Amino acid sequence: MRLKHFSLAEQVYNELLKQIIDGSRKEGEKLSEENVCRELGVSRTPAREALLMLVRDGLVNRVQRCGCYVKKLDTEEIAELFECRMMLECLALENGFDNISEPALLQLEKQLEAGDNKRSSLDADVKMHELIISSCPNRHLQELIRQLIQRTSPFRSWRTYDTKDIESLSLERKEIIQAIRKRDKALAKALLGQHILSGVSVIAEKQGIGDV
Amino acid sequence: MRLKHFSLAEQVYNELLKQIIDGSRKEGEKLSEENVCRELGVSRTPAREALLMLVRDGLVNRVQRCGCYVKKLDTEEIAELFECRMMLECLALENGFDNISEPALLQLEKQLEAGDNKRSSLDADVKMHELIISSCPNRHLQELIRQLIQRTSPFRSWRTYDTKDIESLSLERKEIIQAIRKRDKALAKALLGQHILSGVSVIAEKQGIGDV
DNA sequence: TTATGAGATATTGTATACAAAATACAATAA
DNA sequence: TTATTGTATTTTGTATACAATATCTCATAA
Repeated sequence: MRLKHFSLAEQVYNELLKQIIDGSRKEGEKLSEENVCRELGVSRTPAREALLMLVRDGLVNRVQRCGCYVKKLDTEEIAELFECRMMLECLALENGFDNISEPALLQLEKQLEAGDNKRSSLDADVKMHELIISSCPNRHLQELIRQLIQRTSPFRSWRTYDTKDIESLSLERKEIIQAIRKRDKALAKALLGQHILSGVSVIAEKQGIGDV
Repeated sequence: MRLKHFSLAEQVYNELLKQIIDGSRKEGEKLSEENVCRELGVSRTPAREALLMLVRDGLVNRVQRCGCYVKKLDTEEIAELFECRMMLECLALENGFDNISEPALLQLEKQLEAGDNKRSSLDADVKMHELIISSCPNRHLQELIRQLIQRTSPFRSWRTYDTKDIESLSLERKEIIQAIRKRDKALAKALLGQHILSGVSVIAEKQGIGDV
C-alpha cells in the first residue's frame, strides 16, 4: 500500500477549511497570505495554494491584487444555496431510492436513537445525507452535492444551539428514514426537502441580527 | 470604470482551457509544469496556479508528486457526466420555465435558422442552453450547470463532424424551442433531456475506436 | 470641513533557487 | 535472461527575493 503524505498546502487547506466551517474564521474576514503563513508557520507558496483550493470550494472569494476573504453571502444567496442543495439531494434520492438497503436504514435508525446532544446530532445528520447521496448511481451528482454540503456547513451550527432544535431535527430525520423504509418515495422526498430548508429562516433571522 | 488586467496565471489558464476543450491537448496527456512554462514563456508559479484552476474545474487530474494530466474519463464516467448535466438542465428548465420570454425565444429561433455550419451550430447550442440556464432563478444551480457544460465541452465536437449530425442537432433545438413557445413544459423537458444525451452513444463508439 | 494628491507602506503577482521525492536507467547478481 | 538495487536525472514541493499594484496616511488647497 502506498502511504499518503500530506503536503503543506493540503495541511494549510485542511486547517483553514476547519476554521471556516466551525466559524472561527468569520465571513468577510480577510485571509492575507502573510497572516496565514505566520499563523501556520509555512511560506507563502503553500498558503497561496491552500487559498486557491478554498476558492475552488466556493468558501473563499479572491479579488485580483486585493486578496482573499471568507465568502460572505447575503440572506438571499444563502437561501438559494440551501435551495440548490435541496433540489440536488431530492434528485439523488429520486435516483437512488431503490438502492437504499433495509440494513443500512436500520443501522442509521439506531444511530439516530443514540443522538441527543449537539455532537451526535451532527454525526447523525452527516450519516443520513451520506447514505442518500451514496445510493445515487451518478457519481458526478454525488460530488456536486458533497460540495454543496460543505458550502452550507458554516451555517449548520446556527440551528443546533438549543435542545429543542436538536430534538426537532432528530424527529425530522426519523420521519425521513421511516418514509424510505415504507418505500414512499414522494413523501420521503418532500420530507427531505423540508428538512434541508428548515434552517434557512433561522439563518435569515440570525443574519439580520448580525447586521445591526 | 475599472479596467480588468489579466494575470499571467489567468492567461495560462485560458490558453490551456482552450486547448483542452478544442482537443489539442489529448485526454491523459501529461501537463508538466516545466513544459507549460516553456511553451507559454512564464515562470512556474503562474503555470502551477493555472493547473490548480483547471483541477478546480474538473478538467485536470493532479496526483501528489507526480504531476497533472488532462482528465481521462472512461465511457461510463462520460455517460454519467452527460446524465448529470441533463438532470440539472432539466431542473433549471423546470424552475425557470415561466421566465423564458417570447421575444428571447423568437430571437433564438432566428439565430437557429441561420446556423447550418459547424461554427454557427455550436454558437446556437451555447445560446439555447444559456437562455435556459439564465432563466432559472437559482444562481448556484446556474453556476453548477455552466461548470458541467464546460466539462462536457471537450466531447462536444465529436458529434458535429458531418452535415447530417449538424442538421439533426439543429432540428432538435428547434423542437425544444417550439415546445417552450407552446408552453408545454413536460415535452420541453423531455426533448431537452434527449438532446443532451443524444451524443453519448456516438462518444462511446468513438472512444471504443480510440482505445484500439 | 472636505477633496485631492504625493509619498510611504503593505500586499499580491512573478521569478527563481533549493529541497525532496519520483522516475529512468544502468550495473550487478541470481 | 530476468530481477534487483543503487545512482543519475527529472519533476514536484517549498522558500524567498524582487516587481507591480493597491491601500493608507497625511499634508495641502478649495
